Amino acid sequence: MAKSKKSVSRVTINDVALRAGLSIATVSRVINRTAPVSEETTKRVLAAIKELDYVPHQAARQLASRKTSMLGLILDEIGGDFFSPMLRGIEAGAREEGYNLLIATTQGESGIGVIGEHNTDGMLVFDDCLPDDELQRLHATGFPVVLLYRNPPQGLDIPSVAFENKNGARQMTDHLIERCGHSRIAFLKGPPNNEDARWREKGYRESLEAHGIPFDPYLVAVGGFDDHEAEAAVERMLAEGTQMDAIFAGDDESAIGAMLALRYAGLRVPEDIAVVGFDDIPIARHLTPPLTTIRAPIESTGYEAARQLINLIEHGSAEPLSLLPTELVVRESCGCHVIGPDSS
Amino acid sequence: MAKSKKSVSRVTINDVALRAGLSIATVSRVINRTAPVSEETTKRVLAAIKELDYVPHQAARQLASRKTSMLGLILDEIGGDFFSPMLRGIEAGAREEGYNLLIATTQGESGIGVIGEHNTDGMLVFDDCLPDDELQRLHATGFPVVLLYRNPPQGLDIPSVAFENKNGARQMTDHLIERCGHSRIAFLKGPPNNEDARWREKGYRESLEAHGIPFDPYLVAVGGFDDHEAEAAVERMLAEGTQMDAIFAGDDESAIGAMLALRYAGLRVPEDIAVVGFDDIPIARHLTPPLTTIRAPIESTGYEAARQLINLIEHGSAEPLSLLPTELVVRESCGCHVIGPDSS
DNA sequence: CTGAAAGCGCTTACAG
DNA sequence: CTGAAAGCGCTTACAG
Repeated sequence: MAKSKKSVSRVTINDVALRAGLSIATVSRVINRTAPVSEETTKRVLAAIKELDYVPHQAARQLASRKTSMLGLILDEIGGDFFSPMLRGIEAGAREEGYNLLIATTQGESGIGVIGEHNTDGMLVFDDCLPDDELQRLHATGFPVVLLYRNPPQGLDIPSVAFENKNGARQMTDHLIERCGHSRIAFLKGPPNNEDARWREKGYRESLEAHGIPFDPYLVAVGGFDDHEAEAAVERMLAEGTQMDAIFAGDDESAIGAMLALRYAGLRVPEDIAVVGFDDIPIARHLTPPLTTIRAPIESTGYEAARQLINLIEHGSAEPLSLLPTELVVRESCGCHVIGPDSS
Repeated sequence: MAKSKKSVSRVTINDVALRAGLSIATVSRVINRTAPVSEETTKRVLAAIKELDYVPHQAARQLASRKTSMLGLILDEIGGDFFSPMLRGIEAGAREEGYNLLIATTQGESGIGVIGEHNTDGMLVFDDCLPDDELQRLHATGFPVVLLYRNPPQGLDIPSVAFENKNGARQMTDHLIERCGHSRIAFLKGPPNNEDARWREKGYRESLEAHGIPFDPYLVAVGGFDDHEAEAAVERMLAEGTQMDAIFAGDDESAIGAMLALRYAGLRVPEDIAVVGFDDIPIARHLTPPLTTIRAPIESTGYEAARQLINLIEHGSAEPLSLLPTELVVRESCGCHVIGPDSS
């Protein structure tokens, strides 16, 4: 076992003041630029800080200033295709403004507990990892909260950040119709109570309507944002003899399932039936054929959420709803492959 | 813009003491179970806490107890296939012992800065995101540090946690020889100065030797842990007429490149040449054919690192080197597919 | 078992 | 521009 000697007494603001021959108040002022200090004095303080290798103790600072400079992120669990890019965005947004990040997972348990007023200045709530009533209680406290990928419970004016699900689906359907020349486009819905799913379907319908294509309920099935469920759904449609020239899967996972069902049925993608998805998960480009999909701006959304939360903390206000734009990524599965920077 | 009212005065340990008709010392004692308190008193305190919805302020606690209960994680950037599982493991290990996690990215910049003695009790250093001399300085302070996937600079007894690169490669090569019946096994090395790469090659060689297969330098090329580089390398070997019945790619990325090169050359995997990788990245199972590879215990490694760091913090000692075992995942690309729980 | 008091290392009115 | 002092909300010897 490797031994580690206990660190010796920490160097404090007092040591710096002593060394510089000044008061701790002055040292604090040059560190925080919180009041004018003469150039000469500033220099002496800075020199002392460097000589002593002084770093202000966070807890003391937090206690005295009543500010933690910490943002909390609460989510159900670490992992999934969303997590990394989202965290990267949040971290960037936080760091830019001098905030640190505290992460807590609920993991099925209902409680908040580990994150709150006692250790953060505000908190980001991902998806629906918190029941409405807890959110309500939290919001009632006046504690700054921003929602990520989740609509606020009705009546509560909690700022919310997400991306353009409806427009994205609209973009994709437009593409399928206008560029690929499809008109019998099946749609694989997400889970029944899923917000994203609803908006995506709405975008699909809007596009159809805008192009004068009548909505056909036989072309819609539940893919459940799940490859197996989607596979079964497509199998069923095929068995029922549904005519279609393209399948717009509600997300990439279900697109994978759809492609599998088609392959088993001896159908080629995209020659016989095109398949497209939504999200642009990492493996989308590695599928055979590479999947045309809608890129969700996950990282930017995280970044924006951090910014909104910081606004709320520092100025008491934030945009009620921020919706970031999506991007169409044309690869091969839609049958009209165009070479371009987006395609890789 | 949504407005948020400032939170009213926080409820403190004082309020609890007042309400319970006791001293704050006693309240502190029941909260921390740090000294015996009569049952009756305990009940009163607990009741007061619940009634007032009291949560101890972390900063005050940290300041008074000289303990932050925070672990720092420093890495170059958020993302990649390692990040999520590693973080999940670390977070679990930290949470179990009542620690929170602070994450900081270096992003090319050399400094530590945001994480240190001033806001954490110890720190996990991922890979080589910190130059040797900074590590040395840190360690000299006596500040608890544990290395993740990185050997300590020579002479420094900094605990290190990683997984069994050599044994993993050995396992895989054994499998290729014993189960799949291959003997002319090419090896795609990682980058020249990469620790992991070196150990994996060592494992490959050991297996060869153990099976009495002479080492053939023509069968070894640099794949660089990169798909493009690996693709080029395999192309070259093919062009040179190198005879081989399997390619052991140093990691899954290079396995992807190898498979691509083979496909372009009109060779079938695994019928003509088997291809296997190392790491078991998420897309490995989605490749065509699904990739046989070595599963790296990323999550457990993160968990173990957190545990070691906490040991170091609380007891002043930790294992100098923890190496977690890998697992062989047989899928189809090695040509001897076996049905089993590991294969999905 | 319980309390009074010092102290953790800062920030921030309040004076000057 | 600078300093003395109070106070942030806890923990922990020290007494009793």
